Amino acid sequence: MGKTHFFSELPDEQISAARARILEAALTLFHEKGFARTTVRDIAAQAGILSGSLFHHFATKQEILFEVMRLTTKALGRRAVAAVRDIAAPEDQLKALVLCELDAIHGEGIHASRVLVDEWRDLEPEYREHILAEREVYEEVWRQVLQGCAVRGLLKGRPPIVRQLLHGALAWTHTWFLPGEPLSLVELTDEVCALALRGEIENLSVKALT
Amino acid sequence: MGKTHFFSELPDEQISAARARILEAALTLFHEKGFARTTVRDIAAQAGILSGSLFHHFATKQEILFEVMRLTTKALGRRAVAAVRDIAAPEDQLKALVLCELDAIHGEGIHASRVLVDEWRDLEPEYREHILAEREVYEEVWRQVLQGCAVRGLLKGRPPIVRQLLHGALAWTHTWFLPGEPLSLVELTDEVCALALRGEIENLSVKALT
DNA sequence: ACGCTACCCAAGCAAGCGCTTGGTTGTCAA
DNA sequence: TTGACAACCAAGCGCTTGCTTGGGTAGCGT
Repeated sequence: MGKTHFFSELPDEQISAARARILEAALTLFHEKGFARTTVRDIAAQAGILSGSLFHHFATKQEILFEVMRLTTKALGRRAVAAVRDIAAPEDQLKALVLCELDAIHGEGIHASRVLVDEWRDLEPEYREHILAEREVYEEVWRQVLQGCAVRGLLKGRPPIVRQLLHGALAWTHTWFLPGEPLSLVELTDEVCALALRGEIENLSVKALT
Repeated sequence: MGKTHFFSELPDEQISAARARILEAALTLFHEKGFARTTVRDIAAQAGILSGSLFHHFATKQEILFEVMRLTTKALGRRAVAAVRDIAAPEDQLKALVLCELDAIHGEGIHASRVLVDEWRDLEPEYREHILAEREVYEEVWRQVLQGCAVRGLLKGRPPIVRQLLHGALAWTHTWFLPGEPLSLVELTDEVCALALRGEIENLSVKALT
């Protein structure tokens, strides 16, 4: 029985088994040590092959980083779209989105979104454009949801600024938050939304993730 | 006329001119490229010497990183203490603290606090303890101020959680915020405090920084 | 004038890096 | 059985890295 990894969320991508093993290994190591401190020998060992064999699947180490980021970004976009699709009220959509982003940070199998932040500086400029374009799917969902909250007067601030502040706050949780000690992911979601939204909010049901 | 750098905020530290030049160079480069991608030759060149000469002032490259982080952390602690010292109302203290942290990120001469976040993973474990201890000065100020807000019912959440969420939100501003386009640092401070504090808040005077 | 010390340069070492090369193996269609 | 092809290994090349070594020199107090 193989581990479930997030590449399986992208059935439209044709990824060979070997390629998937390498990407999975790279994602894990980049998350632990960062791109610069991870050697191609590390990645190969984690994938169960020798370092030279890596280059039958990827031209350069940079290309591995790029592919990890591209697939991660794509998967995140899909999750965000799915998270809000069947929800009507903007404030409930916001809750679902926050939970979606927190799950991408703390959920199983995806150390992903942290890598997108930490290793951005190590991604060579010519690759960044493509990632940014892919990222737009995700950001567009955020824009629409926050705009929906704003027009109903629910938001405590201008949408673009709230988005950036929330993004920072959520990304940083990876350094201090452990699900269940003492808060669950859903409870943390409520806490975050309480900051962003005007006045007191009741506990609303949120579309369950996974 | 020499550039003003933040080491001059720590008169109790005995730092030779050469040492200061090296630390200044290292801080700049770590901020631009990160610790791993910065070579000792880069640091030496920026400081106007050859790479071998570095090691008359520091035993290892790690020690340079450590010293940069230590001095930065110490200076930040002093700033925080000074920022709230002459302010009575907790909500005003919070504003001053937020502005203090934002200034440490976006102000002149100090690309400092970002280095403390980005390069933490590259600091070897035996050094981390010392930095964390030094960091306590800064965090204690935050704890007291947020507690002060909380007992008056001003805070929209539990103090420790609000602290972490704010810290993430503020640190992230370095990726998107440019002072004056269109918000000033003070306006951004108001926006941030509006999220953390209950209800609407009026514009309060904040102790000017620098 | 003298020696001491702090500072720096020129040169280079050992190790580790990303990546290449040439050849071996397993698989499967013809 | 054979040929083709993808996957992989064993070995190592060329380069960069952090750091060392040995020696030179300017500025100091005495």
